[in-house]
Amino acid sequence: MNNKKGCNMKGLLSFQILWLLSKKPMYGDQLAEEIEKRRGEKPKPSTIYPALKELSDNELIKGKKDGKIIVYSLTKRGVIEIQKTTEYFCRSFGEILKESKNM
Amino acid sequence: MNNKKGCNMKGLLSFQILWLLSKKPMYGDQLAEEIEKRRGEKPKPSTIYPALKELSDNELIKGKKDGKIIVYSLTKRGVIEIQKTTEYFCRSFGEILKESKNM
DNA sequence: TATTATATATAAGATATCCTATATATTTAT
DNA sequence: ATAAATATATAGGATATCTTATATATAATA
Repeated sequence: MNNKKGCNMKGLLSFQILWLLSKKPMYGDQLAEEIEKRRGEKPKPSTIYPALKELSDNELIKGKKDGKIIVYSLTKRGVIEIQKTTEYFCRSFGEILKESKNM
Repeated sequence: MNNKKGCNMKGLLSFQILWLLSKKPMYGDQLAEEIEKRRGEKPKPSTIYPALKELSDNELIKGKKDGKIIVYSLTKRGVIEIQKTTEYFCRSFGEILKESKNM
């Protein structure tokens, strides 16, 4: 039996949501599908909606209800935040991609 | 008062440790300093050592004691794991750096 | 109208990553 | 030898991100 785990890759969900919304306003399930394209796994509703609520509570995104869907986009604070966090992300992890072939 | 928080940027510590060790064997405090160069803040001992223990328990890294320091390097499993996780990382976040000026 | 599918939401639990604080062992300096 | 600095380690707590399971509201379909 193999009880050895691989390396944890959790994290940066809110950052990825913020980044995706900076490209195009989207609703929750649509965001989950965009994340699936990248990570290979679609976040569960119980992962994505609490994250959207947290970002919304912190006024980094705002939602506009349209029937059963809520379309989110960045607030002014969100625009500033995605600039700051993208810089931090590039400083922290940029070199890892720099050496990768498919860049 | 402003109770609004920014976007959380926690995560991928074990991945970053594994990546750094794939470049050069290092001991704990040395790793913390390398992470500080990138993230701007040096992880506390209580952050870095449990992470090293976890990676070690999962046989992704191995430590060699030399006096008071323990020099860590990747195991064979660790080498395979850093390849896999780097691919995942690039698929998940590569585009964010691709558009950044300083690449 | 009734059923099914879609989108959103919440509850309860696990774990990694952060914190402050404290402890121990080893090395270096006085 | 004693003190100070360095490196490692653990305890206890907070939060984001993940899980499975359940619930509710709206839209589309039979």
